[in-house]
Amino acid sequence: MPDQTKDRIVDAAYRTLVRRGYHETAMKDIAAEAGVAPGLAHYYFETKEDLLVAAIEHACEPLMAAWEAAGVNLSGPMPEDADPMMFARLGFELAKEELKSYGGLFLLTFDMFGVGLHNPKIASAVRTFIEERRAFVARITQAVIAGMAEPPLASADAIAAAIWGSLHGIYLQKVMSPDFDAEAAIDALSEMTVAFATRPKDASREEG
Amino acid sequence: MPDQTKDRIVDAAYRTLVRRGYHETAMKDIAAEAGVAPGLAHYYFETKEDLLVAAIEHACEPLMAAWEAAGVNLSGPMPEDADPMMFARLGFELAKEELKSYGGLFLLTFDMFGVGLHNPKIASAVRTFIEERRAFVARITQAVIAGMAEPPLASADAIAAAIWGSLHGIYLQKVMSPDFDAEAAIDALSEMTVAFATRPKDASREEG
DNA sequence: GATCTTTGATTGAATGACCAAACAATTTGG
DNA sequence: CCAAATTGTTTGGTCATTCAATCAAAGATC
Repeated sequence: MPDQTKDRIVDAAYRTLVRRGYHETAMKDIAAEAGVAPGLAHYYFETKEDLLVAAIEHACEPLMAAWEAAGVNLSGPMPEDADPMMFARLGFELAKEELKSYGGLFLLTFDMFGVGLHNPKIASAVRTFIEERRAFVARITQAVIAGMAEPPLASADAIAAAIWGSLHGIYLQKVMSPDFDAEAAIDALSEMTVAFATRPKDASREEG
Repeated sequence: MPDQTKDRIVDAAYRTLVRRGYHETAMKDIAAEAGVAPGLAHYYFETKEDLLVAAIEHACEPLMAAWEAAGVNLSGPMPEDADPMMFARLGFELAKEELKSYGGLFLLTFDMFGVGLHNPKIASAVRTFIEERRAFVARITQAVIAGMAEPPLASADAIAAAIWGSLHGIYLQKVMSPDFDAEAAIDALSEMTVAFATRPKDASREEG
């Protein structure tokens, strides 16, 4: 029962935080949603910050599982034999799916980003969150670059930062304006990056 | 004196909100920073939300002026005769400058985004903020597309959403991690978009 | 097997602090 | 003299966290 209770609190925290936002939800709201006394939330989680981080980490699990199910190893290296461009295209497709299925998680994540701007504990969680995902994009980017006829001037890390940033920015626009066509924006990003990665060798243009 | 006082409050609000964040600064903090009684802030601004919006709008003015000074008309159409690619490159350069000179403004803007996730009045301000900037990028994009040998499948709006999103995402990474190399990321974005815009006509690749 | 003991889980009320907004009173300037 | 500007307090409510007290169940002791 104790483990179940902790999970019930985390689930309740996720639902309540998504619905009302971090600063607008009280600990007792979460406890009430979990059907539990206010003090018990603090028995399992020292602070509200810890509960926010736990709720996001818990909610990320099915999303991570979806990537693994699609054959993508999130933390390991790229498979040597596979076509890296295929991973890039797959990544953009999965990004579109995520937005449809995990809108609440994105909302909560952006809330966490906002809190992290002036809260050291959350800021550290945000940095880890960003770095993990950017590193993942960078691994794909690195593999793609290795196969390019005309390698880019920019480093894989810089390109990955721009690509992850674009996805984040597109997600934000979607969260703020549900009518925004995020799929079209991701398709545009995909078109640009794929065209860049497959451009023929032709040094007749300057850059830099 | 009355107008001066209002400005003093807005300036104080900007400084205090940047330093401590929206939820962590009290009206009386802003009033104290402005050297004014707590009630006076509410005399000029009905709510804290209004003060946040006013502080950001006020802080954006010099930034807008910098764009105008660089010869860019923010709300009007592109000049017919000029090279649109030049505007695109200039835009990326100015974006890099902004990040160096207006870091506090970006921080406050992101704070506003966070608040806007669950606050209708701020949400409306955020949508306006995003749409204005995305529309500006879209105008440049539209002009660039008109000169492309191989026009893109994606619409100018979708491409603009991806590009503005990328800039936003890069700014976020910089705000959260001051060691992050935002200039390299913007250069990477610039390299990708410029290469895409200047690619030769060659329909030997599929895209979908 | 019956009673005592310990431990962790859980409760709900109390604490101590904070704050946005409202307001009545005072001052200033024209 | 009046209206706008300004003050500083009050109001009415919020909330994270603490804490003393209960409870249930598992051991321990006899």
